[in-house]
Amino acid sequence: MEQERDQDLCCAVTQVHPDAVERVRGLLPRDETLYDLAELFKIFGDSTRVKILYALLESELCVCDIAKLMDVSQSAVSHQLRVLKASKLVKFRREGKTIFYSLADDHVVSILSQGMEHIEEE
Amino acid sequence: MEQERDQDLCCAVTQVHPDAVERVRGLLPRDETLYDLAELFKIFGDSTRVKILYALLESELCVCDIAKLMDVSQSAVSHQLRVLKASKLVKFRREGKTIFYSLADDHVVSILSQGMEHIEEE
DNA sequence: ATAATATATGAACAGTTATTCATACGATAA
DNA sequence: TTATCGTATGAATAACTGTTCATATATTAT
Repeated sequence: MEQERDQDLCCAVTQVHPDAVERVRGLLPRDETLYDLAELFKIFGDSTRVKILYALLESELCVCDIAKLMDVSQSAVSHQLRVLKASKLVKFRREGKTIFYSLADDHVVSILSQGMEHIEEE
Repeated sequence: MEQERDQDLCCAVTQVHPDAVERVRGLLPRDETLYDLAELFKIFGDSTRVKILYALLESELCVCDIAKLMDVSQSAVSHQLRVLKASKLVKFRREGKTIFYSLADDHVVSILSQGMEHIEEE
């Protein structure tokens, strides 16, 4: 007799650990939450943005400063600041024609620190 | 007279804040470090991987368990576990044909927690 | 040996994303 | 007003990434 295809016959039913699976299923955050969490980390997953965040960690800076500092075009910086703004990771204030950006809150610092600890070890 | 193009004339030299830029430049981590950090966060920036990590946070699980739990193909899970393994975020042990995965260290938990705090606020 | 099962992996395709370029917007100064 | 400067943004392109499919590997059982 043919094995039934299509469905997830990744392994025989007998071998799996349904108790553990069920228990964990009940403990997992909602899919939407996990999706949002991934979206947040995606922001940190770009070296340009990480560098911007590290720079702002030291000092409030205008778009132009950031571009000079990083040797990246003003446009690229602006685009990335837009992303960071949308995720509420940075805030800004206007002073004439200049706009100064700074970190929005301490979670940014914590997240960066934890990540740094991981890559620095070993 | 023509303005010189090509270079980053994102803003006139007089308007920028060279003191702040220079100070921050000296304080920034090395480019390579920032790149590695972004690479790490990139791993967390995918909902499938985040979900796997959250599942492993509760219990050691085999590939098949994870696939069933998440309703994702075994192949997709395997591919992602490969990524997580490469970044030393998960470890594994073999038991016959089955391979059990678990979290590699506590940084994973810290990073996830900090991210979760950020999205839960407001 | 062969078969069956759990996992891994290469190739291909679709979807996403970061940069560049050109241009627009907004504020200040003349 | 017009000009200038700092910033923002839409479109286009190139590079990257996650899934699927097919298949390979590794372990155990017969």
